[in-house]
Amino acid sequence: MKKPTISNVAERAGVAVSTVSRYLNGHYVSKSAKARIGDVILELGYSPSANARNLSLGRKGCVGLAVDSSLYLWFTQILAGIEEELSRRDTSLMLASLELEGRYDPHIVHNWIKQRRIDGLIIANSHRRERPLFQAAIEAQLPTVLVSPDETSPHVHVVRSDNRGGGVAVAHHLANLGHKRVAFAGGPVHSVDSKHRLNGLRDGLEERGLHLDPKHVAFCDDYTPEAGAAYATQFLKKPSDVTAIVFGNDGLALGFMRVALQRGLRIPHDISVVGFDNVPEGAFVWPGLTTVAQPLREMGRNACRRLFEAIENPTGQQVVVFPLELVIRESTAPPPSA
Amino acid sequence: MKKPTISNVAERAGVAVSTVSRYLNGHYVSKSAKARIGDVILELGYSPSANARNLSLGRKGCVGLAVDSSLYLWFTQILAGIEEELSRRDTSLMLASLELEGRYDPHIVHNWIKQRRIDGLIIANSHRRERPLFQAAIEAQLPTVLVSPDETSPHVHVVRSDNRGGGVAVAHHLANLGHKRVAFAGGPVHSVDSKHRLNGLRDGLEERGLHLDPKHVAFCDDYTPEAGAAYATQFLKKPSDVTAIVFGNDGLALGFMRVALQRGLRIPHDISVVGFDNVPEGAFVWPGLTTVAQPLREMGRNACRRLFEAIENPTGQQVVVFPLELVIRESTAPPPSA
DNA sequence: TTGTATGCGTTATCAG
DNA sequence: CTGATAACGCATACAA
Repeated sequence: MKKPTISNVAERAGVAVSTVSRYLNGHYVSKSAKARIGDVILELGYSPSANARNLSLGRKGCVGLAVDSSLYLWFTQILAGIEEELSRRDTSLMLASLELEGRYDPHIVHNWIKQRRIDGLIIANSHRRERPLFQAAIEAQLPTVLVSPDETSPHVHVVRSDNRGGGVAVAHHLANLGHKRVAFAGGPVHSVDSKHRLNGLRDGLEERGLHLDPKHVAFCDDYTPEAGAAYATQFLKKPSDVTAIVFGNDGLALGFMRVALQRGLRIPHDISVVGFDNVPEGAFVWPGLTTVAQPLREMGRNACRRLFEAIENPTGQQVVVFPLELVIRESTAPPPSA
Repeated sequence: MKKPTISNVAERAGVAVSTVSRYLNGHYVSKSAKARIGDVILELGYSPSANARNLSLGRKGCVGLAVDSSLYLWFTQILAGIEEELSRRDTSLMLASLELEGRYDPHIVHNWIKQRRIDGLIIANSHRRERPLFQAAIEAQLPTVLVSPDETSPHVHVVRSDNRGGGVAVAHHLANLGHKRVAFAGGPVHSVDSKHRLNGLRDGLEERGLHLDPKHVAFCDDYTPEAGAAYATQFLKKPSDVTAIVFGNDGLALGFMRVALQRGLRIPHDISVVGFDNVPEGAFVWPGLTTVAQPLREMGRNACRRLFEAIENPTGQQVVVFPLELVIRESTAPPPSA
């Protein structure tokens, strides 16, 4: 009833286990032995134990993926990219959320590292609080790649996107539409992504002779729709002359839109809204959300490929920056005055 | 530079490896030895290799989670529940999507089973095509639990929700509002979930003396917003007298709403819309989507707990059915005539 | 080309 | 209470 092992196969085929092992790994085996072993394997329905194989090989056969919360909208896209790349290799994916049930708890990932359960680690969207995590990884000589990190280290690889360029693109888009007074509502103040996006937006506006009033710059508690909704109620309390709002990500923008529409604001007629990331949800709400697309899937694949390179051939830090692309939908239009 | 092993610890502490092993597993060790070993472990920064441990124990230390696509809206909630439950145990989660890059390919999960990489398997939202998968699992004596499956088998555990009851609740809600002519647009025809929801809806309406016209029952290609949008364009082509549409899930409903709003239809003024699942997105669109909530997180946790019970103590099939709860938001209101 | 012996890092059995 | 020693299932020098 128990699963057959390599020695069962060897015995039944009348050869040594090492011969079967060679057969399995494509080394030299005589024609005749090859045939016999193949038959027995089929007959017994044998297939090697990944665990034992990895132990012997000194590898783990797994890479780890850590993320703040697997519920984050943009994460699923990154995940899909990683899965695609992984499906071609003999390596499995272990997943862990750092924040479950409301509290931050990285113990699972720390265990991965300490118990050497993984050959490499990907941290998606890592923040300052993840620093001890990748420090532990570095110390354990565990190849690591960070996706869109707030902080980094010379010993880890990084995959990020050209947030500043994206901000510039948004600025030009809005300027082309005729907007003069735009606002920015980012994620948490310490978020580097938001900072870069804001910088790009500001610079892009300046290029067009426009000025981003510091009074019109705000930061939300986090990147969730709820935070965007909170910003909206705040924003709508007092009359404002801004004609467009750029948000730090799509989640915030969507949260804002809900509340704004609920209060009777017309988007984009009364006010234009722009997000970042191009999560799928932005495409199936009405009005569709104009946003800046990160090639999330491709970034996930790249992170994974880079990780394998680092595993096979440890080397210095590499940083790859992906270009962003403006996706124009229905949430932006010329300002009311125009 | 290499990580310390148990024998390094034993040597340095002047004891046998077996003593260290006992120490690690909480078996009897003398005070003095305990102290010495503890010191050495700290000093060396030792921690046991999960891989070797599992090999020796004959377990894998991993459970597998397979899903059609990790991009599905409702899946992230299930995942969160599973992760919560798993974080309390010394077991990791391996994840795989069955459908990547547009084509169905379960080879990863089959490999998990054949290579005995996992102690148990959870298949989320399994369809007919997943049957070979859990058949393989059954054959390999691998404890398996299915979440909201279309098909099942007496050898696997099942976690599902009371879809029929949810349908009845929707029917009563709409009847209370005064709707007479409602339509139903489900997922794929073979989806058991949709079938049960439809049955509940029909029965619930009958209870109130209302009739669900077969002409007003349709099935979409899949459960995506795109399919909902396609249904909407079809639906809007010709004038209709239905005052409420119930969709097989939230994705379809959201897709419909986008197109309907785009075409100038007012929701819920002109037509009421109801979904199923209560995905987060339904709460942050405007109008908010009235839906039937599955306790997805709790279902995920339960699936995980059930899996561990099955691993520790293999037994016959168990089916647990979760109650559904109507979540009323802004997409439903009395019909125009009222 | 094939078999023997040894190692991978732990746990468990069984004497002492 | 503790220390050898045999598993766990496979890979790989090395010798034949």
